Amino acid sequence: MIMSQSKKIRPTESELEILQVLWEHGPSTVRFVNDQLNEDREVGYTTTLKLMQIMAEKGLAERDTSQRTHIYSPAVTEAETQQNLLTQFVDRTFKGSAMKLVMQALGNHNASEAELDEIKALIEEIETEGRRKNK
Amino acid sequence: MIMSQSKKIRPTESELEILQVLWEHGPSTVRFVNDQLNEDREVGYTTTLKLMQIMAEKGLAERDTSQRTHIYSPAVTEAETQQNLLTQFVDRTFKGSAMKLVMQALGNHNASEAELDEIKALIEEIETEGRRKNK
DNA sequence: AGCTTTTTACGAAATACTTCGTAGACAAAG
DNA sequence: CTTTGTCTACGAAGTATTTCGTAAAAAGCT
Repeated sequence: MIMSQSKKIRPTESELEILQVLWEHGPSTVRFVNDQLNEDREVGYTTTLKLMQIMAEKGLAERDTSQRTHIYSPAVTEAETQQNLLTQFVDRTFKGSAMKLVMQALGNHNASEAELDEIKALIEEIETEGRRKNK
Repeated sequence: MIMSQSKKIRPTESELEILQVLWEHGPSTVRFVNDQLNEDREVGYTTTLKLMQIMAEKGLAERDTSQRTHIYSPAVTEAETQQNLLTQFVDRTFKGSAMKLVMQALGNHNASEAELDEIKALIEEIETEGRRKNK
């Protein structure tokens, strides 16, 4: 199995906001990211710049500096980042019980019929998988 | 509907660790909580004391100061705290989609057959509830 | 060319959170 | 009574994160 990242990906809250923009829109300039963030809340341009520079240092983002205006790309995928944050969150808040988390999330959410069906399908899949592997 | 807490409950990571002890063991002294924490990692006594004092100020805990050794009790329930943290986490990490979170949590399954059955039962319940309300 | 705007770099202030040292009160033990 | 230990209070240092001001370089404009 290829491990593209040996270290744990742990973006801070602000870094995560920026990653969301990069994941959604792809490679972007600081200006663009800052504009996106400012649709939700006021953030100074240099604040965003600094954060993105730090993210590049940390390896959360990569940047193309061949032009005067640098282009930043996410260096981690959304799925792996979510997985890491989720694991950490479950450990902290639900003492490691992913099931408790699922129950709580399901219980308090207005899930549509379609969504519930989706989950049921997934459960089916997991169960089948389990039997096949004789787990 | 009675709102026991108008403000959002947002314990920090350290505060959450302490709350876990209080939820599990009920009203406790600083000494007891500190001993519990030290089973996992080294923490100074005054560190725990300070945190618990802050928690009392913030309203996360209550304390009985009638004796020299104060007794601290949780002032928030485990369920409501988990719910608040969960909502916040889903917003941040899954852009508000609880379903994505559930799918991801389930997908990384170490779920046992029994746990999956539990979830299926919960889904059944939600679906029945939904039909009853003709939602 | 001269002025304005945009961008990066740098550093430091501001904020949030965690940790601990020290002091004083009180209690327990000898 | 004196010594030793435990507890609270307080403040401040340490660390992580966020925010921004300023400067210099590059680009755009008139």
